[in-house]
Amino acid sequence: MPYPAFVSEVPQLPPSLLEITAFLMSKMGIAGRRRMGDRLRAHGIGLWDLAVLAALRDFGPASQRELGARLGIDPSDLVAVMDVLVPLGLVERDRDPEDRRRYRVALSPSGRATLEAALGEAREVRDDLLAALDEDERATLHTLLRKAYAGLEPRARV
Amino acid sequence: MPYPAFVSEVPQLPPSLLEITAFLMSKMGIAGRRRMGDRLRAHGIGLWDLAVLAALRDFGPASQRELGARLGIDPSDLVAVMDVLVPLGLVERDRDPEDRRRYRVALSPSGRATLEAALGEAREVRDDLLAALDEDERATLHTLLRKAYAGLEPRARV
DNA sequence: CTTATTTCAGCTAAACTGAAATTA
DNA sequence: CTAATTTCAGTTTAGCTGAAATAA
Repeated sequence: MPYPAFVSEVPQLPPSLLEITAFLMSKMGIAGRRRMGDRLRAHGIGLWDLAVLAALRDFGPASQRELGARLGIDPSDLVAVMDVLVPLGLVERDRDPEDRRRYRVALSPSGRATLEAALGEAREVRDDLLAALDEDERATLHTLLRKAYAGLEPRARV
Repeated sequence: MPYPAFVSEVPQLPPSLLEITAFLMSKMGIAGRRRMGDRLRAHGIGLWDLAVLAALRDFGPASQRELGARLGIDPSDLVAVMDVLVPLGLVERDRDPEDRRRYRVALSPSGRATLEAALGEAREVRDDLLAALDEDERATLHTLLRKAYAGLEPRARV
């Protein structure tokens, strides 16, 4: 056998890469997105849809342009999001009577229920992703991530 | 003005989402990938290319299939990686004399130098991403991420 | 006439799928 | 013959660009 045999199925990552904090965050972030995406699919929605539902609950009704600006979604991509949320009845969409160029998008009762369910899924995903950490460690990790995120150069692409 | 005016250019994310650890990791991970990708472009390589260089240094020469298995890259995508690294002279690639189906890929001296430079970029990206954290907090964050990553279900897609 | 909002058509990059060519 | 390695061709998805249609 010319080269070391593979003893495991898991990627045995190079130590050099495991020293890179950004690499670990990226790997964990991708793992989280995949798990959340898999779970949300059962509710018929995607990650952006969840973000829109959350924004509508936290900030109230908004135009598509406002939603895009708040969430960092390109306005053209919000069309696809609405094509999911409107037929499912998770949001109500009317023309803004004061400016008929805009839609006024609002959370519906079933949208609120779906949001609650999705946030519950998010807690389960966290418990899965952070299974190796105890409660204090999870809280510390979350606090540090929030602090770091809040400190990102505000004008920079995230 | 029908809806609250936008006071900032930055996405003001919904608090509901900021409570989701996986969401924060994903956002930070994407920010890190973007910054690393931008910097590596100046060296003529991409993120996967860096991972391959690191694997070759940490584990020694390997076949493309082995590299793919270690790093979680599909073997067919390793073709494109080699199309970058070989012409740049960052790796040397010969047929394995013991099994001529395989290549034997090895780090070249200039590949090692490029790897060192890229790891230096990674440290600068970390300092940028974690600007809001002090040294102790950065170390804690890194330790927690490593522990969580190491605890991920070994057979799961990450 | 200019500007804002929504929408559409298309483009690029990343990750994956399936299969062919070569060698064992 | 079957199986492993590399390679190629094509699909999908996310995110982005540019411009048209409607309204202000």
